[in-house]
Amino acid sequence: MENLRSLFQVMTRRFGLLNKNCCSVGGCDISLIQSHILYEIDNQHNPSMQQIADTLGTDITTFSRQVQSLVKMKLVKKTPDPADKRISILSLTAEGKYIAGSIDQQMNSFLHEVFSQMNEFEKETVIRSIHLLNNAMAKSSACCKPIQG
Amino acid sequence: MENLRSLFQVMTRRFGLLNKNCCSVGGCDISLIQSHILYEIDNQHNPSMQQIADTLGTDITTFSRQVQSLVKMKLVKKTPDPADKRISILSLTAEGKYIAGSIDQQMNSFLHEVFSQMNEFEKETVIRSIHLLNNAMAKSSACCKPIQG
DNA sequence: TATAATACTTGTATTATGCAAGTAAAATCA
DNA sequence: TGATTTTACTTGCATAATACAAGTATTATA
Repeated sequence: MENLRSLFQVMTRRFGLLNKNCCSVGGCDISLIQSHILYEIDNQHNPSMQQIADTLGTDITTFSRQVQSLVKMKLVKKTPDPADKRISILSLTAEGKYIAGSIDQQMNSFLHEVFSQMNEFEKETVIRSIHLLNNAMAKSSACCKPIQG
Repeated sequence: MENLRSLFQVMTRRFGLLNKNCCSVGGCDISLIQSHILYEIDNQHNPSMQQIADTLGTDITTFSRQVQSLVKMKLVKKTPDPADKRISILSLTAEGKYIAGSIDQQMNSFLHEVFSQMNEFEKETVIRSIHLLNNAMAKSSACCKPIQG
């Protein structure tokens, strides 16, 4: 088999750059990490701080501060869990949802442009392949243990 | 079409974590960015500073300092270009090559473990798909302009 | 030959990072 | 039940990463 790593290196770097350039919405500048946090809060069900930090592989102390700045920006809300007062449940504010949705749209339109280079069969194959990959990675013991979603 | 972004978000995050945990070689701690730099220097032909910085989407000033620390660690060598004295050509030292090779091996063995979850047909499909993706991204105007490789 | 452009480097300020050590609440143990 | 441990987070601190502005030196262009 050819060098798998270089194949993935190129792909993920490109996607990373796409992500990097994609994160300002109407004057509101969002960093790459912040956009990941918004994305995860939006996609998990009533997530705690620890859950999102684990998903993103970020130290909880760093994450705590990142959330603090997102709260200051009024994009994220922290609600104490009534059942366990140690836990803070994270959610997006209306503005946070708007920003997250807007980033999602931009990313999807970029991706659609990328996919427009392919024919229907290729598109389907590629999408199915990424699903396969994600499932395989989820099962692997070598990596990705703390990651859901 | 389903939400492409979330598909890619999950995949690249997983690969990113793999990469993140993959970068220490026998006491020598290499950061994620440093491993990317080593990789690119190894894979491009007599690259200049500017070339690698562009490939990685890093500001040249940040990159300059990153290279300085890699030179201090004796992993990278800077050679002035005889034809244009402004340019520094980057190359790996013997130790740099060893480290880069070792990271490559680790990443590849992780990836092989991931791929071992699939049958032969699936493997081939996935690899072909990533090639397709990389080519499509390379052609896209939306992103990836400064990127080669 | 003067001017502009390129390839870097350095100064500085801001932000991101994570370890250590703290608090408060919940779970476990004895 | 009361003592100990574990969990979920926060804050202090030191270090590293980041990029803009301004610098130097070299090459290209007018």
